Amino acid sequence: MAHSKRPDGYETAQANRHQVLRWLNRFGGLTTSQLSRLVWPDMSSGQRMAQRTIHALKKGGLVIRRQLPNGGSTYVLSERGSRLLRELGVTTASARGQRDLKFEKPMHRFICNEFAIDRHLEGLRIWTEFEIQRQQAPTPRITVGRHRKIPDLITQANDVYLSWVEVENAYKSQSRLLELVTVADRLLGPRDGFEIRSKHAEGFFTNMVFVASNLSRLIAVSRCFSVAFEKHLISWDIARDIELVAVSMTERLRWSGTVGTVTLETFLIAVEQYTDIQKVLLDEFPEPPPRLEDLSSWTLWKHCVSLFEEDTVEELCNEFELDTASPDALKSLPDNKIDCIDRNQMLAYLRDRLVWRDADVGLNTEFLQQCMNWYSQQDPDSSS
DNA sequence: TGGCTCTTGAAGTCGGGCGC
DNA sequence: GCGCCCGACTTCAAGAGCCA
Repeated sequence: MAHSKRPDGYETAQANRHQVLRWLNRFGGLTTSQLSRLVWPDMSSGQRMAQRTIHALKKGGLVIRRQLPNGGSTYVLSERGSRLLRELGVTTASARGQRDLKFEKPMHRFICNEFAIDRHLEGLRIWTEFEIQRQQAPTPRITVGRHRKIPDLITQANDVYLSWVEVENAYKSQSRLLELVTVADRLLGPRDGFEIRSKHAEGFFTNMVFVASNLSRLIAVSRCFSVAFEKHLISWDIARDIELVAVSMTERLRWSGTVGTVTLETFLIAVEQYTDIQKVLLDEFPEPPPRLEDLSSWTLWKHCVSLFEEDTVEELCNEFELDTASPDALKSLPDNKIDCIDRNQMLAYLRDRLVWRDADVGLNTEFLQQCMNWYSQQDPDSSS
């Protein structure tokens, strides 16, 4: 059988199908829009091509469609699709395919995947969350307490410089955030970064990236690091090697890309000038929320209790020296008991958790962008 | 609460171009 | 002529938001 120098349509389609299967194997589930960005990034009809290719693969039983809780669909490898990949020499393809794959935190997974695709399109080498979980990535052995910490995504530039990427989209307790401080110390503490030599790659971890679509999470991370710097738990120098990235993704998992990027060092310097930021904020939002000090004890307690689902009940009871009670009992605490709680303690508790959150300062993702724009417009020579 | 509109993702159809 | 890629356009369904 004679082969032409240029691939004919059939061969191109076959190559496209194989490429789609390979990406599915690496990401563990992708939508057609994600596949279009990966396989046909420069083509205006890439989305349509991805749909057509997925349709053909589904018809051939090589992929399975999975409905997402937020609407839309994602596609995973079927057993047959996985088998085909193994025949093509992809040893990482699971024998059972990805039919048992669960999408318990689709928002987190989608931000990981979309951010990974962005980095891939920027020319960086990537290891996806799915690959890291399956130990198919150059993951450093960093344990904090009894837990081994693993990143959500790993990227590498110039075949040397590795980045540990954390997607921070949900609330994390202070103790879990502190674990990330330890990771940063281990990773970025060494002068040349953390060296790794694995069968997947060799290089040096030289920076850490925190990605979130919710600004309050980035603020929580920076605050935790700020405290660690103040207590000299880690060196301030690493603040330059930590990046905060605000991204935009809708509830229906529609990706709008990166909203703003800033180093932790820049962000903390900005936070130091918090009153200036607040002044700009007040100009933008003429009706700021009331000051915590002006709220009644009853309202303060309601705010404390509203943090329940995020903090543990025990933590709250310990903080206010209350007998451990059920969440419902704490929510319906009688007024006379609320009056006995130290008001300053409630203020401190709320300041600790709220001052840096959306609720108190009216921050939102758009504001981060405003904030970054505002600071980028400042004349560096004029700042003290 | 129901109807309407808009947005978004998935999929169908058509025609031009290309290689065999 | 056939089979495929590719681009453009269209249709359909589901969800969200708005309004009477």
